[in-house]
Amino acid sequence: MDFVKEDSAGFLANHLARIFARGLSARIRPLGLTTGAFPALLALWEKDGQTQKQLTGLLDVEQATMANTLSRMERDGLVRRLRDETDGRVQRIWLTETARNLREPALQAAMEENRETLAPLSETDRRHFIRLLRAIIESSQARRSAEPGKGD
Amino acid sequence: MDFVKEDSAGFLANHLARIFARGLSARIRPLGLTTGAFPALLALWEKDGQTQKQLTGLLDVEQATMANTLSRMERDGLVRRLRDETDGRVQRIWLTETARNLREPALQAAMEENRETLAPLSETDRRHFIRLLRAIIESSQARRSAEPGKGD
DNA sequence: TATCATTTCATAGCTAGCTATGCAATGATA
DNA sequence: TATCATTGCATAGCTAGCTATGAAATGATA
Repeated sequence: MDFVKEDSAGFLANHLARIFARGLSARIRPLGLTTGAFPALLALWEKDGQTQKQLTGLLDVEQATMANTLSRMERDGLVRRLRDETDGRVQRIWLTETARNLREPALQAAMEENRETLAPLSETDRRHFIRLLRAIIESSQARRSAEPGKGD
Repeated sequence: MDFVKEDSAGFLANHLARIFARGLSARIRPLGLTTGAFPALLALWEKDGQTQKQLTGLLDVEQATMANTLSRMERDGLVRRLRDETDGRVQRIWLTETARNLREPALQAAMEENRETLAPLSETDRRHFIRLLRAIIESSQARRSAEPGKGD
């Protein structure tokens, strides 16, 4: 069977994700941040006080993954979890002062990592690459939410 | 600061890698395989009896990651580790009969996952996407191996 | 209103990645 | 040849993803 790993999008996507993760991790470690917290922070910087359920959907991770990530973030003083007043099941997530102050340097680090890693591509290729990534992901999510039991 | 996660290659690469991993994982679970073993199997199907060090380099993972992955694979009956005859430090990794027999169905599963996930793209875009992935990765590895202490 | 289903979250236990560290085998050298 | 540096690997302990399962709050209904 003719399978060449250098031609396998899955193989390459995994590799590229690890490259990005290593790079970003090194850049935000001095800030006391880890890669897992990053997507949650992005969502909360955008809109504070979201529910855990909302974050789970936005980040496209499993509920248990989100719960564990938020536990670590709480432990590290990045967020506080407060029960919703009208529904005792839902946890609302609130940024701490610390986390709010990390926004600028953290975004700076992420942008630098993106810029440096994509540097070998022309501006046109960079745009195209990102468009393709987005197209694949959106299509995949559409299929996923059409699956039985996964639709909202 | 204008940071949109849908425009962040790092963010998207992480997401796409998770999508591929979920898909492949589901496809190869019936075979008794996990995603972590896959790259090692690819390398060993290509050339059996490679050293742990060689595999570490080929897969671009840390030495400890490789050691742990191989431990699980040995536990699951996919490989055997035998000390090199002329150098007692090196472990040579040998596929079991089981692992050799899994080649065809495993590659089939990976190709199907790639095909299905990339289905929304045109053939031209697929080729381009893979070329861009490879270009970024290769350039990043070149920079990495140029770092002090990382060069062979 | 008592019961049952649903929703939301937490927890246990796994894989797969990472850094840091230790150990044994080998190689180099005084 | 005894000592010391290097090499290859294993182990400890962390993050971050996953599935499976349980528990508590809420909602629906007999």
